[in-house]
Amino acid sequence: MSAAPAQPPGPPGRTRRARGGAGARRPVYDAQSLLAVAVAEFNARGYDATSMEDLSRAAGITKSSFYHHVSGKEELLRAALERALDGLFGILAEPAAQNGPALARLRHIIGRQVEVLTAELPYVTLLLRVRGNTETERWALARRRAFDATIASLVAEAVEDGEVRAGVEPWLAARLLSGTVNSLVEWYRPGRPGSELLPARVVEMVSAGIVPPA
Amino acid sequence: MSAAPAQPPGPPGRTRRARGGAGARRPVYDAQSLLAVAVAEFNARGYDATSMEDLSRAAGITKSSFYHHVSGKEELLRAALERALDGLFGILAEPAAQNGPALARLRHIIGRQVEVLTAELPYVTLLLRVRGNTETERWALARRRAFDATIASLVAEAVEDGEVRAGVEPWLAARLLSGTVNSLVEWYRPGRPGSELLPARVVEMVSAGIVPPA
DNA sequence: GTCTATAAGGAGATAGAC
DNA sequence: GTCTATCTCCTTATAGAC
Repeated sequence: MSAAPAQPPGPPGRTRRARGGAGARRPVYDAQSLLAVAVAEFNARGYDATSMEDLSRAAGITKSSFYHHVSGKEELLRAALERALDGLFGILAEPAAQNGPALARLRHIIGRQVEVLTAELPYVTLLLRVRGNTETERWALARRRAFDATIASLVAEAVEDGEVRAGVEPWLAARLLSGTVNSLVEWYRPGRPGSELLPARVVEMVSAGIVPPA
Repeated sequence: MSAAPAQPPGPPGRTRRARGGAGARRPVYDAQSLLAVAVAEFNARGYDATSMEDLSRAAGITKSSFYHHVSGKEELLRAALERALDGLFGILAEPAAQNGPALARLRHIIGRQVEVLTAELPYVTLLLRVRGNTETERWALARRRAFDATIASLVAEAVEDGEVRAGVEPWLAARLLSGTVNSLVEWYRPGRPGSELLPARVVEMVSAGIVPPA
């Protein structure tokens, strides 16, 4: 925990809003919209391979105009990672994630994790691809590790309590679990019918098995 | 298949070997060793964030000397991706992957996939992080998709044959399966005791469930 | 085979006119 | 708010001496 402070490096979340109205004009230049544009580009090409020129072109303005709205490339990354991490840590703060038997809490978290992953797909996708090249990225990686560690200790607790069948190695189970859920960002695309059933289906498959025994 | 040719773009695999001897001198400058150095750097920082200067420094020579041995950055990437894909497609060519009930073939492939992943860890790691920015990357992505499609059709076949319990959606199962196995590159590190048991354990967990039902 | 020097272009970021 | 022009640095890659 001490290695993963909740506050990101750099200036804290200055979520300024362009104007009072919520109406969406076509060329949108408030911080939130430009962030969405940038994150989409980052995910398409990779953060390092995406230039500020790419971002400004995607927003429909020149690079200089783009700089009028955002303070820099890494600041965009920081805001995106913060949003993803806020979503994930929000799950752990929910009552159903804090009270009751370990196994029930674990199953709740898994389902909610699928929900957050799909709801915040671009931001979580970016988070899961961060390599640790800058201080911002290392901060995000540390927070991610803290989240995973919480899951892992919950799996271990469920095993200790006898809620999980013998023979399950908590360490391996926790890693495969995180890997399975996180792999959704590789193929999930919003708008397909049946998306609302996905969390339950994922929970079922990691529980009953993806492929049955021989 | 026509979208994923087996031969990569660019000059085909010219696996030249420096000299006859297999002895490993410390500053190693044959193509294989420099490739290993480069792939390690690519994985540590990300392909796009790694410069030729980074690679040459890791090899202990100047950038110009490095260019004397390799033809360019993308050629290194191509060779690495080719190696990873050769390993994966080699599994599909094995007799146990081609004969017998679909479920048995599937379980064999999963176990072997874990073996190849761990044996060729750096190369497969790089493969799984490719974004598609160049022709080489798009070629690798297409080959990856072809591999995944083979797994998916095998899952579907197992469902049709009644070897898998009802209610399993082949499409979702196949994607979670690939995601689970591929997630090994995020945490597996060679040299830990018990690695030889990992394939069987992974097959067991994707079969019996990672976390049991409530 | 290794080096220094350099070409040619793209990167992030800023200045300042309008 | 948006633009053109520009600064500075870093990138891939090559030339050519030793």
